Amino acid sequence: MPQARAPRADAVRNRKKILAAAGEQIATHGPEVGMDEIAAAAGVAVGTLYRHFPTKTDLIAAVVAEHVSRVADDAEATYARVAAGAGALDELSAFLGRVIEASVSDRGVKTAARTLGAQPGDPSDEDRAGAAVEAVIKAGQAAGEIHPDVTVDDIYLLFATAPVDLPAPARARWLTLVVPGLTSARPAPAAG
Amino acid sequence: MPQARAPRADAVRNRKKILAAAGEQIATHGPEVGMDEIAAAAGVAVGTLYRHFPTKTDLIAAVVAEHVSRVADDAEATYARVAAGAGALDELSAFLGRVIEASVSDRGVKTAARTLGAQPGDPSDEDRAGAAVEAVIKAGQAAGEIHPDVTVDDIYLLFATAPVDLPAPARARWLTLVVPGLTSARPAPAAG
Amino acid sequence: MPQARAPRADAVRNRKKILAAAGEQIATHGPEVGMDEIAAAAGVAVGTLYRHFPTKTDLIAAVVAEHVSRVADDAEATYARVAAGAGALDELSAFLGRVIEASVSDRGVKTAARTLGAQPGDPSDEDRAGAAVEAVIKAGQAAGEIHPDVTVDDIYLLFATAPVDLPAPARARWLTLVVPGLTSARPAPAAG
Amino acid sequence: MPQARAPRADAVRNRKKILAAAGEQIATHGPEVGMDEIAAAAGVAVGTLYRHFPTKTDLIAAVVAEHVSRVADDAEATYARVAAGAGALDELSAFLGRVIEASVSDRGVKTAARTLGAQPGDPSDEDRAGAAVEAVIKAGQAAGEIHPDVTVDDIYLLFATAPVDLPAPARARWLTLVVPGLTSARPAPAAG
DNA sequence: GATGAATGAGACTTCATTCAT
DNA sequence: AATGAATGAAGTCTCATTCAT
Repeated sequence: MPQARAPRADAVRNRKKILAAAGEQIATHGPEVGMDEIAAAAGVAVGTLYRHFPTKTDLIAAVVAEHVSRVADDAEATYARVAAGAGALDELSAFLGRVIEASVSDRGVKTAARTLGAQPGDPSDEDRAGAAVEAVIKAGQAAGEIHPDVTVDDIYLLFATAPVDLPAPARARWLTLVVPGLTSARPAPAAG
Repeated sequence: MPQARAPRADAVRNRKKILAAAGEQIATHGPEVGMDEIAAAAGVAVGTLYRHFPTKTDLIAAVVAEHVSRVADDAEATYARVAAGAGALDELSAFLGRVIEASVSDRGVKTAARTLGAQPGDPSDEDRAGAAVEAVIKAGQAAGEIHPDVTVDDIYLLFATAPVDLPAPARARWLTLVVPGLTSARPAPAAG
Repeated sequence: MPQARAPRADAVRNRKKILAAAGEQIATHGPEVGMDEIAAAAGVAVGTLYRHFPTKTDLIAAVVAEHVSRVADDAEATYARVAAGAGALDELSAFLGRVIEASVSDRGVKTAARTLGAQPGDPSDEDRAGAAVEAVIKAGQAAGEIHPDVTVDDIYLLFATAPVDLPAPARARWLTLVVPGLTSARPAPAAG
Repeated sequence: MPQARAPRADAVRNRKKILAAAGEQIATHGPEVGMDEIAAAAGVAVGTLYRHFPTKTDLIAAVVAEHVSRVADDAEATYARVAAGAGALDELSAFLGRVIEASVSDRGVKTAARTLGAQPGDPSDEDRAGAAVEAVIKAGQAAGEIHPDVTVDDIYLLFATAPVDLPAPARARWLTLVVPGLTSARPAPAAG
């Protein structure tokens, strides 16, 4: 299986420029930005853009994947701190806050991903993030800080519903409202 | 010069058909559905659609307004029960759940409203909803069930972030995670 | 041959209102005004408008015909004065000026007529105008004031090219430039 | 950052084809021709048309500008002949005739320009034309052939009122009627 | 490999005309 | 006879994608 030949240096440069420009444009103008505008912002022609990403959907997917990769890095760093003795609940809460703040500048990416039905990019990044978050949760549950029924999917659910497009105070308030649900102190729902 | 005479029966019928079809189409295909498709779904020609709603934005706004109106009705009924002795927290939680379930069939409406910058329709509906929700909160705080710092805006924040486009179990789980933040039992956030 | 039964009084009233409104609207906004706008300006519904004028073209034709009728009246009055001894050239020139000024408020009518290929309305009005103008010309030629080769068609040609959509000074200047061509003093064109 | 590189050969070709087709279509069907029809006549897709001229107004403006450019060339050539000793009045008259004949094939362009409020294209073309015409007039006035109060605006007034949409004999007759107004022999208007 | 011109389906909206009330 | 809601073809313009240079 011969590997695809090493990409040319300028092609690599272009790919990065395009990803950066796409992230920026989508953040600023929402996912409806035209491909032409993204290309212009990246300083390349549309044709070049299409050589790297055969479809708008592919481009969005790549932008999302980058985001996921950064989240995975953060998750692993977070777990490292917990493993070193930091409080799991506090760390998880702070992690949640950081991801949301990061998502703010990627505003629209989430929406875009859904709108266009983008396929997840590199699954390993998702796995990395999932494993690290799970480890943090486990640690918190062992310490009695985090409610025993909390799972990684809960964290994803919160990501998915974070008010990234509302102003900072709203985002902070949202964290305040939402974190108690993760704690071991969470009351059982009232009997219906 | 006769005063604005009563609208014709068929026009009223059509307006309803259009609103219904628009809600449905937006729910199914998102707010990008073409006006032609909405018209077809309503069984009228585009022209008719445009006679009733001069702009796509106007149509969306009307759909949103209808939704708000229904929410306001529900909020008032909820308060009526609380005033009659029902538990405020349970009622608020159930109300939250119902609104979200109702929003599911209006999926995309929220997004659409933002995308198109639709103006809110009848402000009195928003006021009705706000007043009723506030009354419920006040009652719950008096009863010591709801956290003293909770406001109507918190409820709106939860509406705005509800996972209306996720499957039912996720929506239920989300409620479970989120309601504790409203209770008087909510722990203070960890010192930063 | 039974005559069409006498039109109802309100129908007559409506016809007049429509014609007046149409003239006004076309003058103000050009011939592209919508039928709805004309109807609204006339204080009737579109349906009524269409009952009186089955086609937009027909309506325009009627407006033009009214204009022609007024021109014919003016032409006859002009001839009456000439027959009573007034100078034919001066009267013809003044007539030309008056028609143009009248056309200003009917601006767009001319264009509209062409655009829509409206058929001339009442031929007798055209005949009346033609006959009167011809009589004036003849009188002027007999008096040696008007060039012998001038015909009614020349006057129509000038009507057709009058700058009704330019400001008053331009219209006045145009008259100054154009009237000499009608006089007996007009030089023969230079030998080619 | 390369400076605006030379336009591609095919793009230039298309621009010309579009301008030609637009002129033709407007001449034939008036300025209301659809952009689709113009595109079809030019043998390109609408998108191409819109790439070259972002707006219908822009396209019309370009067509008008081309016309103006040709008129300017003619005006300069005319003046060259006058400077070389040709009779100014005869040349001016002939120039007037040529411009009108040229306008015949651009019929509708004039109207179109007004209808759409197109901005004049290259102002230098207008200046060239104005300067040359003025020089011709000056020469004619020096030679005692052209009336002393005639200005460039008079010529423009005649352009604006020329019967470009009437048949050739009418156009010729119109010239005959109109040129005397420019001569030094023009009588003063009768005392009102 | 990059460029950017060309493509063409499809979006929103208008408006002359018809027809049920 | 009047009303005004409904119709639907057509118009201008956008934009993801293709392809000649």
